Amino acid sequence: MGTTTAERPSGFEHSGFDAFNALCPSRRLLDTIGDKWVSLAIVALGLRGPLRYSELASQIEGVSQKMLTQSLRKMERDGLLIRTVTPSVPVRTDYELTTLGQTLLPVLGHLKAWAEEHMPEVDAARTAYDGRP
Amino acid sequence: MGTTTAERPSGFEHSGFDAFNALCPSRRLLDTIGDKWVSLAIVALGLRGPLRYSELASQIEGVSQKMLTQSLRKMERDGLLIRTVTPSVPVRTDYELTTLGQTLLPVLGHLKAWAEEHMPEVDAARTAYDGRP
DNA sequence: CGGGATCCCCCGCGATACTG
DNA sequence: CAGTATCGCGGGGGATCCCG
Repeated sequence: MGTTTAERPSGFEHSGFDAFNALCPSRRLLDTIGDKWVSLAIVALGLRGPLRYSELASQIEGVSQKMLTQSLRKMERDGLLIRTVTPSVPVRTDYELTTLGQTLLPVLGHLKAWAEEHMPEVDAARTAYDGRP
Repeated sequence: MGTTTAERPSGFEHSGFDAFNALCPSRRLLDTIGDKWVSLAIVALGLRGPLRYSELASQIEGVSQKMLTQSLRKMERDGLLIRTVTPSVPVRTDYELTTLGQTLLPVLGHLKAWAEEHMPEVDAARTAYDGRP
């Protein structure tokens, strides 16, 4: 590694974009929202506002308790959500998106828009690819 | 932060969006571009036009031959790129984005924009989180 | 040159049990 | 209720060899 990254024509590269570098911000963003539970939690919190742990667990179907906690911790560390523990009996924990976390909703909205518009083409391509001799 | 009832995240309020369903188009899109090598290949091909296998391999630093081939096959199956084999000696294989594949570039551009704008905040949040007692 | 086939290792993730 | 701790496995992915 450490070899030259070939020169690239203009378009993406302005402002020093280098997706080929693992430390690139774009790559790190994909590492975050590419995590299915993270993106699902963001959408859930964005749609329904603050949620308790058990509410998130029930809304995000199929997530294990381990993965949910792990994802929420990662998001908290990244400043995407705030975790509020109420030391009552029993304990109550609420999660809500930060302002930063909310700015991810339009980004996910763009993904959604592309998916709804072009996924049929993807499905058609797959069918054609799989069904060919 | 309060519950700003008037505002809801754009793009999520209608059309029966159900990101909690694994079959949801949005989830499947994330499964695709969430793959680091897939997104890197899209950007590389988008920036530099058609590329040979070896050119892709050298530009996408750190990718193994197995993963590159596997990713390219997946993209071809999804109709994102076209694979052209020239049966010369030695063999020559070119990859280029389809029109469908090119429509993903703006989507990745949005990711890039968010990352460049907000990643410093994420870094700051991480530092604060990691350095706290 | 562009891969397919194989081996193998690592760890992500689920399941389970326990605690404040 | 909302976690932490521990074990176990399945498969994702790298390394290697080989072929058209």
